[in-house]
Amino acid sequence: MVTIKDVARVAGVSIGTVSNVLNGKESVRLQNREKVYKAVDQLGFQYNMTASALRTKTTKNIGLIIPTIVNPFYPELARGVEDEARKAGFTVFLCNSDREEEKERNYIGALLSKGVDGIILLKPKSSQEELRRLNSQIALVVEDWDYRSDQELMTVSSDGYMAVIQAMNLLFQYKHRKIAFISGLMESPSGFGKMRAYEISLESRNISYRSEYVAYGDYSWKSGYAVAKEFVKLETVPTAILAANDMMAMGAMKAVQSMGYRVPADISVMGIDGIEMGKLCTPSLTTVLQPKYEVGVAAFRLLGRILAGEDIPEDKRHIMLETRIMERESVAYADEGRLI
Amino acid sequence: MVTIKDVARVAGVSIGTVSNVLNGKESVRLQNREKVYKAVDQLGFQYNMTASALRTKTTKNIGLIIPTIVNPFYPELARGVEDEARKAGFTVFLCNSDREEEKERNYIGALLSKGVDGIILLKPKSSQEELRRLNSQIALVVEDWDYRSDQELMTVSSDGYMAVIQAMNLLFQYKHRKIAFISGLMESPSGFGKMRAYEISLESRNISYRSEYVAYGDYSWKSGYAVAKEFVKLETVPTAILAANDMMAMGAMKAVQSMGYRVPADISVMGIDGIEMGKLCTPSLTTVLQPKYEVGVAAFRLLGRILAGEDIPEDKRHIMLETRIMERESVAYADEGRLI
DNA sequence: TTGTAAGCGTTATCAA
DNA sequence: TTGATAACGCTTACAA
Repeated sequence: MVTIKDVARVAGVSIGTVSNVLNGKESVRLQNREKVYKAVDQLGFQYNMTASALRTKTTKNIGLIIPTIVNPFYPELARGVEDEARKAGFTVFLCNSDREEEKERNYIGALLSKGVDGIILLKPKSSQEELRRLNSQIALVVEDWDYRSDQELMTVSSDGYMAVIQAMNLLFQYKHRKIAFISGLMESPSGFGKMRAYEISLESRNISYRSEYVAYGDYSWKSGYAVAKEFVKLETVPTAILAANDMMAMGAMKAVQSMGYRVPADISVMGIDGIEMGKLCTPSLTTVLQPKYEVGVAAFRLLGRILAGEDIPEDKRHIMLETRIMERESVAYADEGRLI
Repeated sequence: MVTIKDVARVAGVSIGTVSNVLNGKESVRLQNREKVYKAVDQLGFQYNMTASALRTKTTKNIGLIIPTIVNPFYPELARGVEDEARKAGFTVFLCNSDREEEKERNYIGALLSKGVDGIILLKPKSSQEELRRLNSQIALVVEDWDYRSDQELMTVSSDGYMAVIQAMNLLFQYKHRKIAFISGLMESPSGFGKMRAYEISLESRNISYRSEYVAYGDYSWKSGYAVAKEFVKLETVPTAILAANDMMAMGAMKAVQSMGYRVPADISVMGIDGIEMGKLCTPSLTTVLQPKYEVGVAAFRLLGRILAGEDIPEDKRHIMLETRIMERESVAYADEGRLI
């Protein structure tokens, strides 16, 4: 293995000088700088970050823990993290927790052992207690976490509550009043927030809440499919179905169609996320765009600032990104050509 | 920072003993073993893999370079790699090359610097020359690479050639003879193989090749969309469209529908890949299942064996996984209720 | 079975 | 501006 020692020998300078050149320090005479580069080329020297990491205690690696890779939402978000990380010279370990607390914990331990400089944790399953402890030993940014419960934690989210408000407003605009809701898991702030927003929206229009119009899925399209079938079997069939994410919405759309109803002529279906795939179903899915990629970018930027030693003022510790309606084809007026 | 030195002090043993305990060496007396574990707990000791890596020259990290995260094909494959890697105690750096040679090269360099033990490279853009050199300095497994050009390289693939043969046979079975083909990029063995298989299939049925029935996409649904529109504008509209991957097929389906034709009643559309999303379009996409996850698993297993120092015999260096037809709703008989 | 000490490839301090 | 040298936290002979 070629080390800076070899480079130093060949270049005829000290290893300190080589190290300085490699780290872009200004203090090296041009002449020596060139000698070093020449030797590097000549020897095919490969810089060893492991050694550097041991000495400097920084690996330029970060860990990114995502709940699942099955929902394209997370790869898109991960992409934002990765792109931004690369710009800053960081490499990312991508880990799937499968929404399991145990796996999440294991990965955190592994990442800590690997000496990552920071961790970005999406939709954490760990307890507040654990996260707080983790936060005290490593730079941490958490997504979809209720920052009001812990001001210390750095958080990034897109506004699930507002997303549902926007979605409901669109549905109201299209004259829907019988709106069913496929909620996600009641384990995250966004899960709760969306549910709450659904209730509030109904209230604001004086529409009474019907428990048979609410069901819970696990964010998979299959759960959306199963649950939507039940909605359609109801005595008073809803005229619109809103799902907490696009995957469930697409499942619901399939279910509605499989039961012989048309989307959106008979039943409108709407999702939340704005994944690319929503454009490919028929009809294409009307949804609320969550800035996934941007959440990833923001998460890394925040982490980067922590790593740079910046003290983030209280009011900058919690980033919330806006969502916006993305109207496509799956929502139509409630009273248009209805079979029901 | 708590080191094994501290653990040794607290446990009242030597650091060598601590190291042995931590590495599960049998040679330590039970009594000491327990003392060490107690001290580890008491001190909240975090094992430092960086130090270990420097000494042992193995990081238990691998790099996985994928062409894109936009096509769910690759996340699914990546998942196979990750799961299998985790079982073996490895962590994976996931990198997106965006199908750009430059980016791929950069990532390879970064991974090398990070001291990964091995690299899995999907759909490489690098030259054979470069890959050969890379292979000589690090454990390497390459996907979608023509192993006949270089027996040394370890390769894993799913059989694109056979996939198209199977797809064409299905279409023939459904009485199609006017079959258009959306080819992928002619840069990879699978790209070439699929094209070749299309030609051979036609030949075997004595159907003459029409150049206007062949177009090239870049694997994105948009390219499939654009290209399919041209097919539909042709004087003799094809009765079936086969795309080299599911994303393009789904785009093609959208295009066909947007031009007022029904799928599959007027035009059948078929893809290759078997991505989960194919179930969610309407009609659901008939396709050829490529064992993505299994390719990932196989790739890591092969890499793992190289890392374990096994000498892989020539005939085990090239793994090719079988594909199979996954019939869904987008292919029907050529002469059924046709408008054209 | 255990302890001691050299060394992995860098960085950083200090003196020159 | 440079060179020499002691760390960094672990593993691994080798000696005890």
